[in-house]
Amino acid sequence: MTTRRDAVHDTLRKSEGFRSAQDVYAEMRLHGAKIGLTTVYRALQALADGGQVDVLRTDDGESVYRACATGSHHHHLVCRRCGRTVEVAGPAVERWAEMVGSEHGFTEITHTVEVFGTCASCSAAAKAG
Amino acid sequence: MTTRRDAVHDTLRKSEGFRSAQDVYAEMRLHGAKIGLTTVYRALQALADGGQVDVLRTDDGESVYRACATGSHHHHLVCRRCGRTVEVAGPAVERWAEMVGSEHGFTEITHTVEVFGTCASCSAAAKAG
DNA sequence: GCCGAAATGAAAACGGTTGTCAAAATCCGC
DNA sequence: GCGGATTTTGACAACCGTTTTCATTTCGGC
Repeated sequence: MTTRRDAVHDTLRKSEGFRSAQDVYAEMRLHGAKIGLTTVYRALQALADGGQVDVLRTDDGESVYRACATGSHHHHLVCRRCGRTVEVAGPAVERWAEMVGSEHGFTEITHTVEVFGTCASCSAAAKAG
Repeated sequence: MTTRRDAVHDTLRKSEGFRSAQDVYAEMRLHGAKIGLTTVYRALQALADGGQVDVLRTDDGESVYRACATGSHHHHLVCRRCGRTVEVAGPAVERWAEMVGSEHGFTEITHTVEVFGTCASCSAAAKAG
């Protein structure tokens, strides 16, 4: 039965950025869904396993998820103030990762890249404040 | 007083790869050090703030630390089987991160890059097994 | 030695995540 | 449709790394 899993996926699709499991759970409850936190966690894990969602860890160790239309590989540029997220492709980085890996005899290379910064509006706000 | 902090730093230096806070704590106790877990955490945070140690999050949300000779920026190539770690420099990646950030109007750009793979001996072992 | 400030550490609190287990839903053969 | 096996669900508790609390200890200056 994937009804609940689909519901979780839908909720994630409606969201713009990354959402934590607890966020997703809270939102689903708000919309009247009868679902438990446990099931949300399980659904998210299943979706992540199946490559239907991106997962990443925030600096404080929370897992955040994001619906991902295609399985295409990309990275994220995240504003450290407002959390705004931009997807960025980095073929150069992909190649670099492969290269440094194979240079050292590593195989089956994967990599995680997260770029953090302060976005234009937030840095403007910071200067103003 | 940085006595404890130095002790933590020393312990980390004696270790080869990344160690968790609890690891460091356990090891220090083994060696007879009278130190509390709280202090280890505080020391590690202070060292990380000062750039004397690298910090990264494992996939299960644990923070791991590693003594870092210089404050120079580098990344890590980690074997997903044995945990062996190689420090790699990636000027190309640094420039790429800066570029994608500024392209989108972001400032104060930082980034995290971790490359995972299976190291030569582990992949050999896998084929053998 | 004495005082205030900073550091320390034991224990409790915290928070996200995972496990437990009984109840409910679903599937299957009939 | 029906009974039983199987899977899914979710409330709750356990878990675990981390952080906070707060009383105690230590340090620096006098």
